[in-house]
Amino acid sequence: MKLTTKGRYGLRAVIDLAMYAKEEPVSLAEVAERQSISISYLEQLVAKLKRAGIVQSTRGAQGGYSLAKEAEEISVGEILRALEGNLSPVDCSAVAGEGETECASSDFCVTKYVWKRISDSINDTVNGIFLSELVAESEKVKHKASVKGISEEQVSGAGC
Amino acid sequence: MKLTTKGRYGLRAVIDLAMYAKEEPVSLAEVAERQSISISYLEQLVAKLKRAGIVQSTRGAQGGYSLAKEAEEISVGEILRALEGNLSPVDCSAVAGEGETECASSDFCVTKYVWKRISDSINDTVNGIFLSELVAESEKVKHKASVKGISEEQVSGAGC
DNA sequence: CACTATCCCTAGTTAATTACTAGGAAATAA
DNA sequence: TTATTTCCTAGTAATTAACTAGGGATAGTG
Repeated sequence: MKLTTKGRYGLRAVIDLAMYAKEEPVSLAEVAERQSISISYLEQLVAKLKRAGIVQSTRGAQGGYSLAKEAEEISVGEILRALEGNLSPVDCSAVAGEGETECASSDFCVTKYVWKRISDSINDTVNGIFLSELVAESEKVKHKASVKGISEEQVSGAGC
Repeated sequence: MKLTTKGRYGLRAVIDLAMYAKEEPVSLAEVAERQSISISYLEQLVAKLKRAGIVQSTRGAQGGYSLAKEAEEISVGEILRALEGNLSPVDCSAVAGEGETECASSDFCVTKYVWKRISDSINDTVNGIFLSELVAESEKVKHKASVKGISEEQVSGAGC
């Protein structure tokens, strides 16, 4: 029941864009540096986010990425599903929905109720958290740290 | 964010015991047969359940396993944590609690709030489902199937 | 008492997945 | 035209999951 680095790094990357790509797009090199993630791995994560319509890109020199919509309109659920696939604890169409293999014996399956409730609770939770909240929290933490004389670098790069 | 076969098989095994080990202990060979799980793999799962105080064993011929307490007192949360370890989406003490490596930069970590909320929602959900409910559901399904002339074998062995 | 059915324990193996790295093509601002 | 960027695919190393194998300990049964 663990998220992979895709979800963990990817969410941090989106927060980074929300914080730093407000005016102009930010290059992945910059995000990678701040978040201590390799550029080429980050490229793959961001590609998923782009396909999902969460970020947009500008090619060429001075290009980079920025959010494709307002931070208030982007839920953590969207982000994590783009990166991790569905957030269901099992691959079973009776639980996760389309695109999954249906158990042969789904009619008699009792555990599916358990998996469905877990799946729903995870999705409800992440659908109810918006990027804007994380950005606000991030600004707060950043401000507190700067008062204490802690470098912005150290704060921006923090994350599990 | 997927459960492993430990959690999936293990929960089915516990339900099986709840259904079939009411009077006398049931051997793993029997459970393995009904649930289509190899005996030796099942042994490892049941060992975890025993260590967690969920099932109890009787050694020797005519021995086997049965529940260590009433089905009403066993939550799905207990079972899954015994089999899978903590159900947190990340290994981070700020989220999952004891026994996990603390992030160096936990103070500035913003994503931990997300992981904590996911973790709590999963745990709250599974802590609120009790084995007795699954047994009741199972009995219902079994009854319905028998009316339709479907073999008990087919029903007991169902599961994602 | 021997036999057989059971739990109990550990180590090894294979397959799948994760977490990357590498390399180059296409686009675009300066 | 060149440097900087995104874009795309393939390959690889490390880790984890999902078992299999084998033997020891215990206890009821003939």
